[in-house]
This record gives sequence, structure tokens and C-alpha cells, in this order.
Amino acid sequence: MSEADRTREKIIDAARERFRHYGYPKTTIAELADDCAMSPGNIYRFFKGKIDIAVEIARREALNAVDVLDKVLACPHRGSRQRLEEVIFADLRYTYHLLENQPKTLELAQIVVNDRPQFQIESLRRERRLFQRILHEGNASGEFSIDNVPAATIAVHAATTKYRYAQLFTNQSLVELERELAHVLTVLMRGLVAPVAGQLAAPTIIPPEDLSLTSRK
Amino acid sequence: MSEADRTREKIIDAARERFRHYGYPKTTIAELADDCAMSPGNIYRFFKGKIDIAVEIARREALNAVDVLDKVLACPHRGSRQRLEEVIFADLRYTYHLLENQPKTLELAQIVVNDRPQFQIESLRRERRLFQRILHEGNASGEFSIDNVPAATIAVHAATTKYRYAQLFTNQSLVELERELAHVLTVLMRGLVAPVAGQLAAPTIIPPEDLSLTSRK
DNA sequence: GCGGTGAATATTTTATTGATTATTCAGTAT
DNA sequence: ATACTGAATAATCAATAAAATATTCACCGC
Repeated sequence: MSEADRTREKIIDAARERFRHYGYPKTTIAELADDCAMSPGNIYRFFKGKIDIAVEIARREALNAVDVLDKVLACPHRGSRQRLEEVIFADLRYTYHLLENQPKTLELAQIVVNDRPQFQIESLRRERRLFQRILHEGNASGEFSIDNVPAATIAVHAATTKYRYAQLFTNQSLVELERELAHVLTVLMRGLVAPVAGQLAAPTIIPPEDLSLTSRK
Repeated sequence: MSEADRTREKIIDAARERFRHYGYPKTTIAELADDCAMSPGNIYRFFKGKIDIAVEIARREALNAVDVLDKVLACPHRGSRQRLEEVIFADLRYTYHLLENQPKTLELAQIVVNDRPQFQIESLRRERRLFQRILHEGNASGEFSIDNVPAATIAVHAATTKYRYAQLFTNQSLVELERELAHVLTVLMRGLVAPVAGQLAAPTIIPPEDLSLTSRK
């Protein structure tokens, strides 16, 4: 890591702290410069503008969120259906708690998306790729019978839109959202799972919350 | 209709016109009074406050929207699946065009919901009741095999949330939204339709747009 | 009582202006 | 050249005064 990279990291760390505590608008470049023991002008040798610092932080946050979901996948599981369900529930819970505990994070995300619409599109695309992997696996193992995996991926992702940053759409409680999501997944899964001679796939069971994923570090 | 009722209607009509043209905030009680050839104070004999005029207009708009969907149901159709799909597509198109052509209507709805959260809850409930009727019919006719109709209703409604006032969630075009919704419905329907010995239900076909429903009167 | 008025008051919106802050850049040190 | 400074400028925000507006209410004619 070069000296320049280290300086850049120092700026990012200072910004992350202040954005968390006081929010993006109330954090000034002068303060960041102070924190890093440099002049305001020098910040601009590392970032084109204030918003770009926020974009970089949000980018890392988004990558980390997908990593968290990836970890859910890494756990030993009984089947593709359960993997997919756990990921979607984890998504609901992760984003729900994020908005509850770190409201400034939402503010930051909204500011970034407002300035860079492409940012959101790419975040969603990353998530969909994760879904698609699971659908593929499920098809390969014979658990799913999907004739068009990309289309089914889009469908599952779009149908569960409400459960990403749910508080933006509704003021239902987390418990209500979980119950509702279980209903949604029940129908979706029956649509994905291979029909076994007239037998219906079992209803979705709400998986227990994995506390190690929702606590802030 | 009593004299008082007629006066009340006159106020509502004047308000509807001005809200459409100039929006709720830029419409003053004094202007409404002028339009109705009465004094500002007299408005308050018919409405508790300015917001209540908006609520009444929004209430009628919401009832009309459900009626429009109801009309879609009244058309001769081949089955419950197609009925449900047509209603959901009609919903997407109706609300999409509403926001495109009458942006002030969205503004009004947001102002009303902000002040009366119950308003939105009831509008959604009315829509769900419509869905539930279709699911019941489909079950009775043997086309669907739903073991828990209320739960399935919630599922279908929640999974298609994105397609009500879609522009609030995304900036996808109507065509993109329609394609995506078709994918969602394909999976949902496979989850609802009775499995026929290993055979998959056919993919959703995007129904043609019924122009008589989207043109403003 | 019923249907209404319009001036008085309380609330909200808008405009103005004085900071505050982001960004640039000529200049300094190494 | 490279790394950085800090004052100058441009853009944005916040406080507040001014204007507009919602709402109330004492009063009028029937």
C-alpha cells in the first residue's frame, strides 16, 4: 500500500466516523482535513469532491452487505430452497436493523443514489447475481425445476423488493414483515420447486434470526 | 341531494380543478371561496380544514381506481389466472399513467397519506379484497390449489407492491416493468395453479393494453 | 336555527441576507 | 516534479423578517 493510498484511507476513516456521528451534510471538509492533520485543499488531491468520499464509503458498505449475505450461504444448509429463503430473510433483517440503528447510513445512501443513480443499479445487480447462483444450484440438484433461470431470478428479486430497506415502503414491524415475507416465499417456492406428483411443497418456515449477523461491530 | 350537499360538491369540484392545475399547496382557501362565490369562512362550515377537502377527493379517487380494476374483472375472461394477471397489469398501467400524466395527483396522495396514514392502509385493503375474490373463485373452479387463501392473497399483493406507483421505487420504463412483472407472475402463478402431474403452468403472457382504461376523461 | 360574512388571529410560506462551507488555485517547501 | 498550504472565490445553508395563508369567530339577514 503506497503512502498516497494510506493518506486516502485516513481520509475515508475520518469521514466514515463523522458521517456516522453527525451525518454527511453536517460534516465539513475543513473538519476532515483537521482530523487528518492536513489542509482542506489537500483533500482534493485524493477525492474529486466531497460526494466522492461518500460514494467510496457507500461502495464499500454495499460490498460488505453482499459479503454478509454470502456468509449466510457459506453455512451448512439442507437445500437450495432454504438457502434462498435464509438469504432473503437475512437481507430483510440486515437492512431493517441498519435503518433502525444507523439512520445516518440511510441518509448517506440516499444522497449517493440521488447523485449517482448507477450506484443503486449496480448494488441490486450484485444481489441478483447471488440469487441466480442459488437458483442454478437448485436446478442442478433437481430441487428446482426452472426453465428460465435469469427470468426466475428477476422474478424472485423483484417480488421481494419490499423487504429490502422495508421501512422506506411501510411502517410495518419487523415481525409483521417476516410473517408477510414467509407468505410470499411460500408461493414463490411452490412456483420454483419441482412438482412431485400432485403434492404441494411445504409452507415456508420463518428461520430463526442469526444474531451474529445483525449486531453492529 | 340537499342544498348543503350541493354546496359541498361545488367546493369539491372547485378544489379538484385547482389541485389538478396548480397543486394542493398553491391552492388557497380564498381562491376556492372565490370560485364558489362565497366567503373563506363559509368553507369551514363544510370541511374541518383544507386537508379534509384533499382527503375527500383522494378517497373518491381511490374508490374510482378500484372500480376501474373491477371493470377489468367484469370483462369476459377465460380463467382466474388471467383475471388476476389482467388486474395486476391494469394496476401497473393505471398508476403508471396516473403519475406520468397527473403528477399533481401523486403530490396530493402523498400529502394525504402523510397526514392520514390510515388512508393508505384502507386503500391497500380494498385492493387486497379484490385479489382475494379472484383467488377464491380460482380455488372453487379448481384452477388454483391454494390451501390458505388469505395468506396467498397477502403474498400476491406484497410480491407485486413494486408495480403500484412503480415510479416511486424505480425509474424503469413501463415496458421494462411489464416484462419484469410477467416474470414475477409466471413464478407466482406456478405457485398457485394446481400441479398437473409434473407439467409446468405456462409462462405469463403480457396482456395487451386496454386503451379505454388509461386515457383521461 | 340555517346559511352566510369578513375582519382578526395564528400559522405557514417565501424572500432576503449574512454566515458557512465547498472548491479552486497561486504559491511554498522539499 | 511532488506534496502540500491557505487565502480567494463560488456555492450552499441558516436565520430571520416580511408576506401570504389557514382558521376562527363575532356578527348579519332570513
